[in-house]
Amino acid sequence: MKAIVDCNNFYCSCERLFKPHLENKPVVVLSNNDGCIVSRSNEAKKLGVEMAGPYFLAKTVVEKNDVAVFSSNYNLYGDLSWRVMETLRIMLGKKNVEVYSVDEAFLDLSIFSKNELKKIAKEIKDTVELWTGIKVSVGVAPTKVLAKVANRLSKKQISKYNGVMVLANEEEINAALKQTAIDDIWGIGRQYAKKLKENFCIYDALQLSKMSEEFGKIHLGGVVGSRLLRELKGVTSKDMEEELVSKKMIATTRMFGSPVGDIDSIKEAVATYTARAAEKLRRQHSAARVISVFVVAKGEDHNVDFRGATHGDSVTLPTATSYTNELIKPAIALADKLFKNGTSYKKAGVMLSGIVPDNSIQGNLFLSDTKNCERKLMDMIDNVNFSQRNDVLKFAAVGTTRNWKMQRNFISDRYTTQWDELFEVS
DNA sequence: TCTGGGGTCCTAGGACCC
DNA sequence: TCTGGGGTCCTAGGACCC
Repeated sequence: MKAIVDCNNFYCSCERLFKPHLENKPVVVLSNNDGCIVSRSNEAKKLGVEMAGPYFLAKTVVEKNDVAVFSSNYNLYGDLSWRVMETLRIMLGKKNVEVYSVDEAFLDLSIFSKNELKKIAKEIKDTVELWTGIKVSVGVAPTKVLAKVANRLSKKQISKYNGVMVLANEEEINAALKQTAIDDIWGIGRQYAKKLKENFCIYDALQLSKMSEEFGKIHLGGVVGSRLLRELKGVTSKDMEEELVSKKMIATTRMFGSPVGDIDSIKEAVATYTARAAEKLRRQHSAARVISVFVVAKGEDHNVDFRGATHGDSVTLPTATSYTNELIKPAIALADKLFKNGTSYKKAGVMLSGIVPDNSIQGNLFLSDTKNCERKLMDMIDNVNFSQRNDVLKFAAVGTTRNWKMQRNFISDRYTTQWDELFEVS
């Protein structure tokens, strides 16, 4: 049996932890640049504040109801996330915990017998809440997809299940599937939901679970779909995954605080994002061979996700590297190439791919020993910046003006990771 | 004029997730 | 007027190889 532990309204809960007077009050957290709403407390949901909706559309409701608003504070959320995950690892052993996202983890509970599950799930929930102050919901079922179904219902009917739901037999599973709309299944997004409803008159998870694997394969994205069907039928098809698999793509992209029309600022932004991406690369001990840069012009057509059409290009380097200076040069050249005079831009991004472990970089006979010195330099920069948490050391290309910097008008303190912002009790 | 039967690698794009 | 920032997997199709 598997479980999924999910932190309730995670970012909002993090903010509330240090502002207890916001308990039972509506709270929202905004995305970078204060653009969208990415987390809502239950009270805010009840007011009709939409998830992932643009903040400016919700502003009236927010102001009228005195909703507390925060810019996202990833230092704080990252640290509290680590505490939650560490609690789970202590309770169940490292190898039985798969961290799925900042606020979710799958657990392998196969060591427990079926009649212990409810008790265990409750214990997990209570311990996490006691040790970290973050409220969680726990769903338990034979497969990951079914555990997600259980988790969702445990939250939806909180007064009945109190945040813990176990689906141990067919009867319980079918009852849960029946209460789950097709759109709410993990793995069914907008496109597939529409297709299932319009073409096949399938509206709930129970109906879908009765379809064949073949149906999934044909209509829901090939092997991905057949796996989903199997999981719904209670047959494990998504296994627990090992942790610390290195990423195959690393991206740093941002909207600008306000539109940018000069090439120097664009170059600074691209250099900054490159430096950040290179840091992520070194943190997982990798090197990248391909670097891509893209920009989005202001006023350009939006796609359905409002993410904008991009103009991008990439270069493949002679050898994979993780050195910031070697990545910044081609990145800036790409930015130069993409930039059109007279256009103003609202967003830019850098992506690194062709990623390999940095101890197995294809050797190049013509490279000198100075490489080793550079590695040491990078380590040193990373160490200083990490310990200071504030980019004390930077490359010149990154610039110092940052007039393109994003907006963060409602940021809270980094209560747990920054000495001068520690939470104080008087 | 006729034109095999395998492979591999890479890229672009579409779907999904939080 | 103002709409995030990451990631994943899979498939199809083209280039190229023997």
